[in-house]
Amino acid sequence: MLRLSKRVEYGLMALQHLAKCGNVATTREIADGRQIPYDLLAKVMQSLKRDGLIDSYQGTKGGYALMLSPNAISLSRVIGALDEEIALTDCGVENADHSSCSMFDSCTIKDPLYKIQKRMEETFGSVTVAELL
Amino acid sequence: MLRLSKRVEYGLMALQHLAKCGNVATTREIADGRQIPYDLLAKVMQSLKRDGLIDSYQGTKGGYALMLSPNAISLSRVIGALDEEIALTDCGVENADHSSCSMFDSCTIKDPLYKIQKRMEETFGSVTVAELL
DNA sequence: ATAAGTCGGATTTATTTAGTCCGATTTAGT
DNA sequence: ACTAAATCGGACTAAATAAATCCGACTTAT
Repeated sequence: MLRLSKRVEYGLMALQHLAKCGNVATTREIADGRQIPYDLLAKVMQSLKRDGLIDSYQGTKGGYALMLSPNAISLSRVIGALDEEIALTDCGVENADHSSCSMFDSCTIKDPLYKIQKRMEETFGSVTVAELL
Repeated sequence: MLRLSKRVEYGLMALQHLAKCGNVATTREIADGRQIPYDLLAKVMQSLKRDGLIDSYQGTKGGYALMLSPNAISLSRVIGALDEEIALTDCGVENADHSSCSMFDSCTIKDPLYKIQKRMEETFGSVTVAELL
């Protein structure tokens, strides 16, 4: 419960690797020695690229490099780039269609839980990949 | 991601109900009108009982009642009573056997994540069912 | 006796997450 | 031109987790 997904774990490791090595690194390079499944990491890298956290270079000698300074990449941003969200409940998801919960209007626990969620968001927003170095 | 389980949601609703009504309430009574599956809630109640958060009375006219004051029941305690834990990663679980992660010693993201987890624990420890009323 | 409860194990179903597979495209080096 | 090493991206499968259900036993007020 309350676990980070493997995608986020792998994404953080990859960003950390890129921050450390300073320039271009390949998916293979990052996956090796870390026991990260190559195909899965490849997907994660594409997501990070799509969100503009990293830049990609195709072809031989290609790979990925950071586009932002490590201290400009918050954990929240990484989670968002990987299409995940910080939400304690289904109804706590931003832009959630509340019709999915028939009890939405009468629910008496969602507000306090939402407050906790907001606190969590602050925490995840204040930690950057610079802290991972 | 980072969701509370239904068990915890239901547990909080039940505790809130007991806190509000003041005395004994049955599982059926709590489940009704809230669209909580009876059998599932029954299990949750048993767990809360086992942990000493609530007291049970068997037989006709039986049911459950709070054993502690609402402000003495933290969200952390509820989560613990339901055999779940606040942990961002597998290795962040208290008393986890770190052999389950072959990368434990070389992992370079677990420490910062553990710090965030500790902050979350504080948050969940500071909110009580009194806040749900 | 009976009905309304709690108790608790076993099992099934559904959902989510993790991981795999495959073919296409890009590009540096030979 | 060819090849090898990359990124790209869709589809699929497998594994793990969470949610829900089922059933029989025990307890007790009426």
